[in-house]
Order: sequence, then structure tokens, then C-alpha cells
Amino acid sequence: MTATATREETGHEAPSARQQAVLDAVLALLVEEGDQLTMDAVARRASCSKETLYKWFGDRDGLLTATVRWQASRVHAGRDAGGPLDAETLRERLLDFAVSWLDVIAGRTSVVLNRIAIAHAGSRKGNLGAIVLANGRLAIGARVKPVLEAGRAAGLLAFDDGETAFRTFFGLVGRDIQIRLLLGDALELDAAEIRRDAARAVDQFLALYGQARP
Amino acid sequence: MTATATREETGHEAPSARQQAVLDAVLALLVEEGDQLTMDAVARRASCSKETLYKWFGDRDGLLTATVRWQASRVHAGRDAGGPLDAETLRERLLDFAVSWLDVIAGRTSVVLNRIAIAHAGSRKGNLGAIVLANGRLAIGARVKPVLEAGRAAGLLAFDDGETAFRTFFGLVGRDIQIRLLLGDALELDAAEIRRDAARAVDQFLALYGQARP
DNA sequence: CCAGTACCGTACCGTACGGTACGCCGCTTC
DNA sequence: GAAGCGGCGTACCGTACGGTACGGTACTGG
Repeated sequence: MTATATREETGHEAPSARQQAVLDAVLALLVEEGDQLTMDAVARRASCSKETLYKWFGDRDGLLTATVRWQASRVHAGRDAGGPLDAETLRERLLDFAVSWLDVIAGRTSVVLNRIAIAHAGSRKGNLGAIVLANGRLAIGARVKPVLEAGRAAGLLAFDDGETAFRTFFGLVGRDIQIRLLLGDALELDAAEIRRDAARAVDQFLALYGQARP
Repeated sequence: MTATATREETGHEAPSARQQAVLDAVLALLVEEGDQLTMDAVARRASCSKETLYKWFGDRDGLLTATVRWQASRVHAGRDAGGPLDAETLRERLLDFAVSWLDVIAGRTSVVLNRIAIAHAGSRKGNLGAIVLANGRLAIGARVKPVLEAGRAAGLLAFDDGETAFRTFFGLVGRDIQIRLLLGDALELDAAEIRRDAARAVDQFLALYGQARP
């Protein structure tokens, strides 16, 4: 249930190679220039005409939406290896989620796209925020919760509500990082620090919800 | 160029009553209309002339900055009652922080202002994000950390780094709430749910960092 | 009563940017 | 090689909005 399911869910056909190049140009511009993205700049950067842009994507919002979807499509989930769950595997799986989630939100692209989506949610007609939410917070939730449930089934975790447990995990991992980055804090995380943060979050989560196998 | 004008440029002087009314008009407009705030709309709403707006606040950014500062000035800290700290008092203080923090970030005004600041941080020249950060995340941190330190001094908490401990607290309280609201999620919290959330966060924090008094 | 100040209302200017029109080129197809 | 087409480059249009100018009004001090 990877690429196929995703496409079916969104109901949007994948962009052609040329269109992908355009969307990559948009991403590059967003990362480099901040969010004052103009259609002229996109056309220049992507070496295409504005008319083509409008033909392909409808309007500016359509281009932004396609860009967000495009970026989301490449941050596809990690392995969802099923199988028996012991304490060590559970910890590894959670650590994996925590690391990849921190990698994503600390990335320049994610920050810029979230900024766009948030600004968009401020004005009316914004489904852009919903898209980012669906591919960020909700997607990770949908992937983590089954792991938590499996952990409970294996007697490794104890909780009443999977959603609440996940949200705690989310909070322990993300803490103040995303809001600080969105607000322009210079905070930067290297791979080592991300690993450390993720490990701490997992430890704390297991301290709260873990239980020795009976 | 008078002394008054200079102080206005720096934006550090308290606004007059009339100016406060203008800033309240900006806040109302932001809450009602989303973030497509125009100087014309502000002037109309506040029954003042655009020329006066520019005279008082310099430019659009100055108006926004003054508005953010104005809002920040009214979300002034709770009581910082010193005194002996027992387990119950510590829990109360933390609960207090958690509730008021959730109250703030769940508020329409906070959401809109954060959106503005985040959008602003996306373009260059954005000290607006820094201002919101200073009056939000950093302010609450500066107020909570002494409490945590006091808790440690009283033998009620155990941690190495106060900053890390606070950030965990922050994560447990806020979880995914702020990002979801910023992205336009319809999520709404009534007072009862906020109290429940805050209590859960405090319980979890104490479970992680608390220790019985020796 | 006059001068000065502070401010409102409104008309105005300049520009940036979303969106459109059009001419031209290279590619495919018959 | 003519026809058709997809797409590049550019010129262009309309408008929204930031910022300025200016006339008119109320109030204060002399």
C-alpha cells in the first residue's frame, strides 16, 4: 500500500517528468527565496512559459497544491514490516519513526512548505493546510498507531486510547522544534542530535506507557 | 524628527489609548477576516486615516509589530508566588502553566498572530517571528524553568538540564495542538478538555521527572 | 480671532503580480 | 514538406494594495 494507494487516495494523476521538473523548481525557489514566490520567477527558473504553467496547474493555488503533493509523494513511508514484536523491535520501530519525523520537520523544505500552508490556512479557501496535515501529522499517526496497538497486543505497552498515546509520542518527539523553526529560530539539528533527541523521546514514551511482558 | 518619533520607530513605547484602539481593531480584523489585512481596512475599521496609521506606526510591518507587542503585553504572566514548594504546590504551579498555555495557543488570536509571524518569517527581514517567539515559547520557558529548578532544589524533581526538562514539559502539554490549529484543523478545545489535557501532561511530566522526597 | 496642531476622509500614485494573448520554433505525423 | 501541436519567450492587461498628498474640521493656546 505505497505509491498506488496514495495515488488512489488523492485521486490525482502523477505529474509528467517535465511537470516534476517544474515542481522541483518551485521547491528550489521556495527554499532559496522564502515564500515570495511569483509565477514569473517559477517560469523563469523552470524555463517554461507562464501560459504553460496556467495550462498545467490552473492557477497559483493549483501550482502550490501540486507542489505540496509532489513533495509529499517522495516522503513516502518507511518499511511497515509486520511480524512478531518484542521489546527491542518495538523500541527500534519507534526510534525509526522519531528519527524520520525529526528529519522531515527539521528540513528546510518542510519548514517552507508548512509556512506556505499555514499562511494559506489563514485566508479562506485553504485546503492546502489540510493537505499538509494529511501528509504530515495524520500520515505519521496512521503509521505509528498500528505499531502501538501491536505493542499493546504483545503486552509491551499499556494504554486505553491509541490516539492519546500517539499524541503523547508526537509531543515527546517534536516538543518545541517545529514551532521554533516555523517562527524563524536559527535552531539547527545535525544527524547526531536528532538521533539523541529521538532516543530520549522513545525512552520517555516507554517509561510512560511501557510495561514488562507479563 | 522628535524624540517621540524616535521612540515610535523603535516601537518600544506604550501606545496611547487611541493607538490601543487601533491595535485592537487590527486584532479584530485579523480574527474575523483572516490574514488578508489591508491598511485601508484597518483605517476604516478604526475610523482613522491611513496617514495617521503611517505616522504612528511607520509602515505595515510597524503596525503588525506593534499589534503583536500589544497582544503580548496583555498576556502577562501569572503570579510568581515564591515560597516553600511541596509536591502539591509544584503540581498546582505546573498545572497552572499548562492550562494558561493551552488557553493561549488554542485562542483564535494566538493562532492568527502566529500565522502572521510565520508568514513573515518566511520572507526576509522578519523580526516578527522573533517577537512572537520571545513572548510565547521563550517567555513561558523563562517562567517555568525557575519552578522546575525550585522543584529540584526541594528534592521533588530530578533532571540534569532544566532546559531539556522544560522542553519535555512543553511537548507533553502542546503535543500536536498548535501545528494542527495553525494548519486550519477544526480542532476545538473547551475549558474542560483543556483542564483534562493539562492534568494529563502534568501527571506524565511528574511520572518522568518526579521523585519522592527523600 | 488667528495660528498651530492633530487628525479624519478621500482622492491619488506607483508598482508588483496574477492571469492572458500572441508570435515563433521544433517536433511529430502523414 | 505541409499541417498541426505542444511549448517557450515576451509583451501586455487589470487590479489590489502600500504609501502619499491634500482639503476640511475640531480643539487649544495666545
